[in-house]
Amino acid sequence: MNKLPLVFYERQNVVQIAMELIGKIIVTNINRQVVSARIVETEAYVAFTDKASHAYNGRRTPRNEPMYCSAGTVYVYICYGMHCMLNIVTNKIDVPDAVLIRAVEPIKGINYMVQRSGKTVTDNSLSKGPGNVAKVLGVQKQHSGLYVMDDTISIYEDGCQIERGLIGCSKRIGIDSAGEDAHLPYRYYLRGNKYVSGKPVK
DNA sequence: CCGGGGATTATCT
DNA sequence: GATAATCCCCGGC
Repeated sequence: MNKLPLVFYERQNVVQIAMELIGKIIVTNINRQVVSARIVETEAYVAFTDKASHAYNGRRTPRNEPMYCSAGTVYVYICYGMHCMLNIVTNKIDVPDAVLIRAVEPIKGINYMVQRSGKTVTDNSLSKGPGNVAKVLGVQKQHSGLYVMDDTISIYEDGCQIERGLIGCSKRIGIDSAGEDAHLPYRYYLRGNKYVSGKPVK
């Protein structure tokens, strides 16, 4: 299993990168607990023009500073005061493109994930939804600014090629306040996967 | 099964 | 002081 090369993240089409991240493996090594999971749902946030992005119109604050760093930087922020969101920054320095990881399918270290989630039963709600993803992977605000080519949070490909027809596309979730940009088809997911958030596919 | 609303706090204005 | 890229529980059907 090989790490995705830096050039994967350095490309300029963040929407395509979001689609290609479906099926890849994310690995975290936090507090000496190694867990891995397959990415089954992502969303793209496009630099400057995207009203749903924290960096809309070039907005730059201490919180979103990692979005302006080089490709492969990890951006974590807190939403609704209690949930962490895990993003991977793409494109070149000073171009704040990012991909939000919305759902994963556990592979290794499921016992750690269950422990972190505080749940007593293992079901498909374990790692469904961006808040839960960060929670079970052990990712917190303090990890914002890390680099995906390092070993704390990293992404691999295992040669498993997802058929194009198995990748679904829709508008993004939970960003109704972004006006017309809320309808952009920037969300990608693995069709039929039970860990994908939102309503079941019709 | 589905929809409504409360929880809870970092961040920005 | 208002807002937010969410989650979970509960009540109704």
